Amino acid sequence: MEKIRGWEQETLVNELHQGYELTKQLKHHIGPLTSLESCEFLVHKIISTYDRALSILNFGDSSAGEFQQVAGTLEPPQLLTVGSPMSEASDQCHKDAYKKRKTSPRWTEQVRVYSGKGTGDDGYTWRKYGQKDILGANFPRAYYRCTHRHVQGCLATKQVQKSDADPSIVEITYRGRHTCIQSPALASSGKEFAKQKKDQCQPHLLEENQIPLFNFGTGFKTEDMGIMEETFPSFSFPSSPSKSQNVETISFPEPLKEKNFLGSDSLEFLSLLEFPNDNFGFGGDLQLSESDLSEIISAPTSVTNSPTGNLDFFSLDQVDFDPNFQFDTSEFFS
DNA sequence: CATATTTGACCTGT
DNA sequence: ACAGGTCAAATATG
Repeated sequence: MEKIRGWEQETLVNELHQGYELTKQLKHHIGPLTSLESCEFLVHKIISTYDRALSILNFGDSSAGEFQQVAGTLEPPQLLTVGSPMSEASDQCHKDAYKKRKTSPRWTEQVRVYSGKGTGDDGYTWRKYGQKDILGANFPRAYYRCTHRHVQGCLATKQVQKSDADPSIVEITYRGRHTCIQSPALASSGKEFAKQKKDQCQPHLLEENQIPLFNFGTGFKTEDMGIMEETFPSFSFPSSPSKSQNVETISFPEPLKEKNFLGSDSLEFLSLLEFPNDNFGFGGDLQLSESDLSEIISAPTSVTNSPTGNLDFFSLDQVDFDPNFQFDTSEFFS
């Protein structure tokens, strides 16, 4: 809309600038030492960048739901494109927490999973609360909510479902942001790390600079799902105005999701890939554009209460990764 | 014993 | 009425 005009403009510039930089990088990678993965990754990012820029131009709002990541931008074995429409508005006006909660921002990411382990380790602890057979889907959809839902009032939830097309791929749809503090201690120092059975969290993620969990980079897709109202239960959050909901899509190779080097969480790792250098400014913009930012901001106490899901965005700006990092790591793509 | 998962019932939006 | 999402009692796990 026009609510963030200035911001949009800035975003636009950032996007274009990013595209420019990425293209330059790509140029350098095109050569004898070229790494196919690197190039693909860059292309992927470039496309995403322009998609976002175009989305702003076309929709006046970076909601750009229509822009989907180009499939096959990256090798099939590694990355997949996403694009989950999603259409639900869970308004639970009963029992406890679901008073008048509208929909929350959602974003989907697809993860390739080998040996059916995973539901995706994303640095947070989840508790499964349901499973449903979905019409037309070959595999049931599992529902998870943040373990700290009741204790800290964290409303983050996620849905995990195997892909019909490729069972080795798991689609994870996140909804709502974490407002909880996922203490590293709670994660029992990487014990669960090994047993991904319950898709536990990796402490390091939080320890390190609050790397954005919701940092979508590789071709994410944003869809404006309309107004949504995030309610922060009982918490200290004064009020959480409404914002637009969105779906973000990420694609990345499962191998990355698992234990990879640095002992860092996969997503964290991804974030590094996504916004290696000066793209962070934009990275944030993405969120900002959507509502996420407003959401985050709308929760002042977040600073004290939930460093996890909130600060991460801001931390982006401070993080300064080595641009080359992504390329080194790109090897993991194959 | 505490906590997590399973699973059928229930609720809500379409 | 149907499909998706959530609840909550029963059950499993450590």
